[in-house]
Amino acid sequence: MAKELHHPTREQIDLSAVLDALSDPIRRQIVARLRHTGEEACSCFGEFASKTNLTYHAARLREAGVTRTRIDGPRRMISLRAADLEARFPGLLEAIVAGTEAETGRSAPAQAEPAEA
Amino acid sequence: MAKELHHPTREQIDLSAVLDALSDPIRRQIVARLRHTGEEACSCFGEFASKTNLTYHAARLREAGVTRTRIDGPRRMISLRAADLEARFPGLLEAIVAGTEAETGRSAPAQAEPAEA
DNA sequence: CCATGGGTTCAGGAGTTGTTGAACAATAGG
DNA sequence: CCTATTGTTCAACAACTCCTGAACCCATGG
Repeated sequence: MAKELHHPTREQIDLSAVLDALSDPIRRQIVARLRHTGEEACSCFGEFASKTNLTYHAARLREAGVTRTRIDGPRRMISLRAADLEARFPGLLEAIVAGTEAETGRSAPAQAEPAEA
Repeated sequence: MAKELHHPTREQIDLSAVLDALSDPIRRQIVARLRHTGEEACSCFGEFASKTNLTYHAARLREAGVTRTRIDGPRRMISLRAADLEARFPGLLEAIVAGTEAETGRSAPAQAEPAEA
């Protein structure tokens, strides 16, 4: 398992891949949370999807260049490549995270939409 | 053909749908061009895809709330819903258009990255 | 040694996407 | 009327997406 995981370089990060990766609500939730926590293990996102599925989504984010995955013993620690994304597509990550938090309620887990007009 | 085309209201615009719509390079090129020209007919994008295909992509953009389609005689005039997008997801459209132009070279067809500061 | 917690890999399935060609519809001009 | 321009609808297709269960690997700790 000590295989090196593939990550695109900063220059290789492709806009289509990033938008595709972030068009999925589950992946966007993961990203939004990493924004606050900095780094987390895969297992911390068990609320969003099954273990198998999480591997899939994590790979999707990693291959798009959105996250970096570091191997730490038996765990995979995931973090945001915020600086790389900001350098390549300024303002993009922030706009998407803000939009995600606005839609999901930002801190409330349920949908407590205050019924906007 | 004088059917009314469906457009989501500003509040109905969904982030997943927008990102999904803009994850396609063809649709992003259309959007990037509308950014400069304001309003154009479907046929003006014939360089990007076939007629049939253009109908598909235009519908995708429209249904996501990214563009508005106005019927003008035999033509369909497409324009960006920039204000609606900006109100809903501030900075998003600008970041994506900028990234698109950086990748496509904005005027050069090939990849001649002049390494702007 | 065996078990456990943390992740992966594989095969498969239901659904979606991007694309095409053929046929059609609607508006406008001779 | 006939024709051209502009765009739609439909059926089909290969490829991909998201998700699942079963099996597996790998590091640690009794």
